[in-house]
Amino acid sequence: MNILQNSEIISLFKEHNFRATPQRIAVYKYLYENRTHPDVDEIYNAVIKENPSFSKTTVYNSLEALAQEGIIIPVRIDSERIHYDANAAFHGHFICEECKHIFDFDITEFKSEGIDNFDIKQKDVYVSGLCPECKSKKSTQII
Amino acid sequence: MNILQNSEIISLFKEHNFRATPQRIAVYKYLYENRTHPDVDEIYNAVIKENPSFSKTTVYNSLEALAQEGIIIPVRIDSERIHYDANAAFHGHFICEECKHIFDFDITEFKSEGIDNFDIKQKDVYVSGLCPECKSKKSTQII
DNA sequence: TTCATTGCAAAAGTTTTGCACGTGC
DNA sequence: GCACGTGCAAAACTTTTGCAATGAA
Repeated sequence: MNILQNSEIISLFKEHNFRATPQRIAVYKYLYENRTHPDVDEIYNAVIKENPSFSKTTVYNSLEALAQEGIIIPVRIDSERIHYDANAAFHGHFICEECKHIFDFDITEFKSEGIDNFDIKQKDVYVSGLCPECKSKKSTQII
Repeated sequence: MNILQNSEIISLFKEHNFRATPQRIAVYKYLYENRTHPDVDEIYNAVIKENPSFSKTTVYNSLEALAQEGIIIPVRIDSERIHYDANAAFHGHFICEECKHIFDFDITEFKSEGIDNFDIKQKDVYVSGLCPECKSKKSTQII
């Protein structure tokens, strides 16, 4: 993943009338550069290394504010915790129930019936099962 | 929604090799007859009326076991709590961010790219926004 | 300067755990 | 009869809240 300049982040935040604090910049930068769909704890542990006074409350605040603005999206595929994705474009998420890795995938066709009169703001597609690696591990496993 | 006989539930559980305790029957029955996607608390408050010794732990256990068997599905559209649906067939869920009601809808076309080698066990489509009623309320609202 | 944001600590919830007791099969 | 499920209470977590201090614009 590309490295992002702080100035680019500040510009992005400005477009959204979003106050550019060092904490928010650090949170967004981490998410942008780490496309592994980290959760609050992982983000907190990463950003605290550069700024030890960073509070977890601020991570919660920053993530919520960024999500509110549509700059990032929350991924609620895992019941245990919320993951975050800096790629806000519409795409699907797959979680492997074995290794817990989250994979992105494209949705090429999608049609629904019954919510035509609804005002749609967000669509999320979550798929779960086994990733190819865990699938083959399981099939060769002797129980 | 139709009324379900206990004997039918017991048969269904037997098919899944699922021990038929009165608590599990009550939980499933409530879900089957109340298609409003209730959460743990709502289910607990409902079933406790008929059996005051019913513990919330058991509601958690029953729901998890039923979901594990694929008899019901957890709906994780609301970040605050998990809702449950007795309709385990593939369909979408819409949540209104205003009134918090969850609506079912059909998905008529769905194609994805990038997870062809994955073993898919569950697909969930969550959409959020405004339902028609709240949409019209909002548009006529004077701020 | 001003007001939104931060950081801390405490509070509020929800979900999980451990274990003795009860019960479906 | 035995393994699995239940119920209670306590523990473990995660997330939220209140508020004084800070700092971005």
